Amino acid sequence: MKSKKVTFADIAAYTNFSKTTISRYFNNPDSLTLENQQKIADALVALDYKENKVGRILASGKTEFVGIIIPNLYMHYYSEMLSQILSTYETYGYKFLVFAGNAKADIERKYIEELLAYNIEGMIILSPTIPSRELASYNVPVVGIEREDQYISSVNTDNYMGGVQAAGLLKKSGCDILIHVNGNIPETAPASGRIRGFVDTCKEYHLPYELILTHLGDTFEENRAKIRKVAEQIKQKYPNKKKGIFMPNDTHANVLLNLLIQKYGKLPESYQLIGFDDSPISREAVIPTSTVGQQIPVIAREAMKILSAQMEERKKRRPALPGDPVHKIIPPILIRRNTTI
Amino acid sequence: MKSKKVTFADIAAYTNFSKTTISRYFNNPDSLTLENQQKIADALVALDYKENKVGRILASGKTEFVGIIIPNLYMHYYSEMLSQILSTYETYGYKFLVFAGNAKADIERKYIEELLAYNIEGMIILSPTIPSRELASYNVPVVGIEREDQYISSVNTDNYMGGVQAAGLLKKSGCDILIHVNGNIPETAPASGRIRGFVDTCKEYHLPYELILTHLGDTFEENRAKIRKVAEQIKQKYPNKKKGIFMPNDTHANVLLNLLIQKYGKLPESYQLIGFDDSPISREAVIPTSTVGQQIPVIAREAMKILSAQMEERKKRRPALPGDPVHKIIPPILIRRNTTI
DNA sequence: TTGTAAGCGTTATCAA
DNA sequence: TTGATAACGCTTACAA
Repeated sequence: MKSKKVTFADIAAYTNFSKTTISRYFNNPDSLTLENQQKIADALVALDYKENKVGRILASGKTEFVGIIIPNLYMHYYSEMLSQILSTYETYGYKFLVFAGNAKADIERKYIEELLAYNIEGMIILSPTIPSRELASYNVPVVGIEREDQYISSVNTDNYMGGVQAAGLLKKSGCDILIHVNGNIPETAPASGRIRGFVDTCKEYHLPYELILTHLGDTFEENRAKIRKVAEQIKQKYPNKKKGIFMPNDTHANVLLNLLIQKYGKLPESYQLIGFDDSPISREAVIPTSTVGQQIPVIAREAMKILSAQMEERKKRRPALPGDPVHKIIPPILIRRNTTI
Repeated sequence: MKSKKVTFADIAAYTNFSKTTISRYFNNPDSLTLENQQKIADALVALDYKENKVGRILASGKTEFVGIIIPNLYMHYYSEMLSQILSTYETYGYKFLVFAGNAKADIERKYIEELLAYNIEGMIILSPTIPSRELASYNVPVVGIEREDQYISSVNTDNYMGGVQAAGLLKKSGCDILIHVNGNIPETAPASGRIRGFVDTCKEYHLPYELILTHLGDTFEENRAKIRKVAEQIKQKYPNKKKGIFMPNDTHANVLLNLLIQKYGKLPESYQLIGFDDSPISREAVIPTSTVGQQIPVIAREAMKILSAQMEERKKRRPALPGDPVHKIIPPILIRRNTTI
């Protein structure tokens, strides 16, 4: 059982070719006669050869590894993104070494060191923790997704347009007052664009609006407590108005929706609700919830496209200089369900 | 910028030691004098050495890679399990190569071949696709989670006890009829234990019960349509009875809950509901839903514990024979929320 | 405590 | 079309 692994040397001995020829059989078979190709093919079967990529990596320097640093997997947005990135294996053949970073910079740095030690060819970073300037300094192709991206390539949702779409839908729904609830998002985060898009749209159409920017808590229970307060506050402030509320994501939209349903047994007509992300909860909620959908499969695909282009470039004999970071913007898709007209 | 990587040879030249001594500095520093340790430490800084694990792998055969084959990441159960497995990096130091298998045996086989080509030291398999007998034949330590496990080690939830707990809670809630809805689960799948636990409990206490075993569809929309029918059927059949319904998982429990809420504006007192998994939806539902919780962190930890033991054993000079597969059973935790008394 | 030399399984470079 | 030989970066006997 503990049989030694079969190597090129064994195949070479068996077939009376050199190791070089065996290598060529795999990398450039056309340079062998058909007859000899067959001989080797037979030997592979006879000896039950299994390829060993470690030797190849060492000799060639190409690992076909891509590192991924993702903040967590309990948020659907991230797990879905990871899933879509993994699925690009079929297209590009890169293997993924995945780390879930705990938003602690030191730990994430350690992960990156480890990835680099395995000669990864590139990285995809979803975690916002480490500044793009530092990421760029590692001298490995990097693509960021929905994070600060001044010094690295990136793919982001068009958050501004998302804000515009949300406000637009609430406007159509005939709301008297538009409200956007969100956390304290740093200016550099792409997500901050939603706020600007929302505000600009309200201003453009002279719609009364209010921004409620406050930290909504780190656990579901905190979220609920906080959102309950916010809801109460809104109710007090706009008692006889039709309220259009744009929540920062579908999870939070669902919390608000459930609070209203628990209170009124249905969604009162004076409330219009829209979330963000198109995560499953928006579809599976008591009342399927309108949302601004992020095109996660497209984002993942574009990220790998950019990354693989940069990785391929580096493999050339005379690689072009890195050049400026590429920033790709993916439009969101407005999804109308039953919490808006 | 394209500076050659610093190697042990460079450090050796710089310090006038041999490569061996440099290697020892990393692997067995105590065998050097403190003074020489310091010399080398200084050289590492001076030369800005970055470790390269590929050479080490080739020389030692130890990759510290573990392969994971997971069916998908859109089901919370899987993404949470993956997350917990990844987090064991802090404990064991193994890196994870992740593939999301599409439940297609041929594709998963290809993934396994690829993993083997990188000399992974072990595998964790969550996908039910490939028979354990075949997995065992790869001669690499394998641990399965919630899948058929005759020939491999495994960690599973005590599904039988889960069924017992669910039935027990519905009994306490004073239901006249206990109903368990589920798909057509193969006998070999650990999850089938839930059905047996449920039935045995009903029989033991002479409780009227019904099993509704039918495929619930592959998409959320199919689920909803199917569950709507099932709900209608239950309503017709037991019009004046208090019905205790045990759903196969929290997603399906939530669908049923929402159908009832949409119809009645609340959960009628003649319905008691319990799900399975303790996934976020059970907590975030309009009415927080009772459920049988799987201890995912514990399962993940145990899986890595078993796997790492087997991997370590193999590294010994005279490894013990593989021995029989280990099967670890983790008890579920009954979580009472607001859909049962 | 330190060094020498032979690998580990491929690929790359010449030469034939 | 094929082969000999030297890498690739590290570990591991065996020696000193």
